[in-house]
Amino acid sequence: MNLPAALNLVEPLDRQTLGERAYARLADLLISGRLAPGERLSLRAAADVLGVSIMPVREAVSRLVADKALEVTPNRAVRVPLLSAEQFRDLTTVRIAIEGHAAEQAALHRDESDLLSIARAEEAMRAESESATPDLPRAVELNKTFHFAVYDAAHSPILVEIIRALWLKAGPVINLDLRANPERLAKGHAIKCHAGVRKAIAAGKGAAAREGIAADIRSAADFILSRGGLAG
Amino acid sequence: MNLPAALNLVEPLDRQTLGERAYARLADLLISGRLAPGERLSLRAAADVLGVSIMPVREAVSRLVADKALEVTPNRAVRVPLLSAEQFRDLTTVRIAIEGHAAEQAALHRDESDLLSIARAEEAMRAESESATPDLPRAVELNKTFHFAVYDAAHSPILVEIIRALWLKAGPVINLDLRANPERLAKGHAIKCHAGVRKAIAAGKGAAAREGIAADIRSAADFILSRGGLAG
DNA sequence: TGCCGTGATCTGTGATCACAGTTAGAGTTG
DNA sequence: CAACTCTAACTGTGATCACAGATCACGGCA
Repeated sequence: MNLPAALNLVEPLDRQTLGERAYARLADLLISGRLAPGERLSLRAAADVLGVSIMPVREAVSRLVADKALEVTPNRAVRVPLLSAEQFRDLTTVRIAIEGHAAEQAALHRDESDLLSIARAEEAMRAESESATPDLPRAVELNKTFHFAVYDAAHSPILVEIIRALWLKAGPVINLDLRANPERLAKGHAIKCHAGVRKAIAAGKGAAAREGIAADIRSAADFILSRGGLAG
Repeated sequence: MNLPAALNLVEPLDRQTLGERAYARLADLLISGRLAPGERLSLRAAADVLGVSIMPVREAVSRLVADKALEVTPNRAVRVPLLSAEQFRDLTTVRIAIEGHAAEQAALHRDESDLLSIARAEEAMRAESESATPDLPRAVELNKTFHFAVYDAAHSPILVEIIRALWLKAGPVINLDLRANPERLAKGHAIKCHAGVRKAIAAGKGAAAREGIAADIRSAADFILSRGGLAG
């Protein structure tokens, strides 16, 4: 194998399949709440929008169905699941346990670069939400960035993957609601939680980090539940 | 809607798609370790064996790939992932945290029928593993039954689903190894752990239940790691 | 003898077609 | 005017075909 030296620099170009790209697009729609619970999704319509045949969409949807981020009803219709209050409570409980655990691990295993990205993410989100004209979709995105900066600091790819799947389920409920009630952002509860989490992780205080994340999740969930818009 | 009364009894027959059945079959192969890490799986070959076209297999495989229970290599080959020692340690750590948590919740929320199925599952596995001629595949199955009897008692469908996904990843490593080393079963460490877990759950001692499950998982994982057969 | 090009055969991916079941709406009937 | 019926369009599922890329064995060249 004596190659021209220049070839040692080329990285293998990422051959992302259309199915993967379709998955990424749909997952983003769900996680950011642009697909509402109960909303139906036609394979062919989605394929038209994405400019591909239905095959890549089928693959993407079957993945999301496996994650229970979408469901196909007995009548053969794909839609975003409608969570009952009980299911939403279960989801919230599990999120508090697992994301709280991840935050605790982050406090124990973070390195300097983790602290940096967490601090940057927190700062970016605070700036956006304290802005005179907050951009809601951007705030949602920044919130996600902050949370995953924390979870990434646990250095457990499997844990992060599990949490991503949880967000896929919670996204439609949480973020759809946030869009309908932007005033909640201004109250700044999330901002305070985030600041607390950042400090706890920087100080290596696992229990405090866990509590901070738990409070953040719980407060958003309580707000949703209090509005009572969930399916029976 | 005036139906003959008899029709009120018929349950909607489960219109299980071929894709779902293919998924169930493949998932079972993985969880019980009959598919070895690194082993390749051809869509067309699998379709032939299952007696269907490749379409249902494609759906099943794309789900399993989404769960990271299978992977498709850059060379377009589907195979069971080869875990590095580090990845396996990560998986084990996460399993201890999450399955331990589930056991703790089970101790707090179990009802009488949960205790019954846990006791039955424990008894069945002990009988099998203390038998003069233990049936290994059956022991693997009974071990799974016991663990999920415990996790079901937490009454959190989402948690159970997450754990099922973890077993999909761990199954090939753990159970393949168990098949190669049946003498480990005879040592009865798992049996002792299970008895402890059952008692802890019956007594409502969450911490003890967590520790019991953790010990069970850790001991199996340590054994695997000590044999050093994992990929670099 | 050792190496490299070459082609047959395999891989997963994507498109297209066929089908049964559902849904929505127009048309008809009471 | 309401309720029912029927049809036309649409649903996901499955099969089949087409294709680019990878693998591997065979054969020719050095």
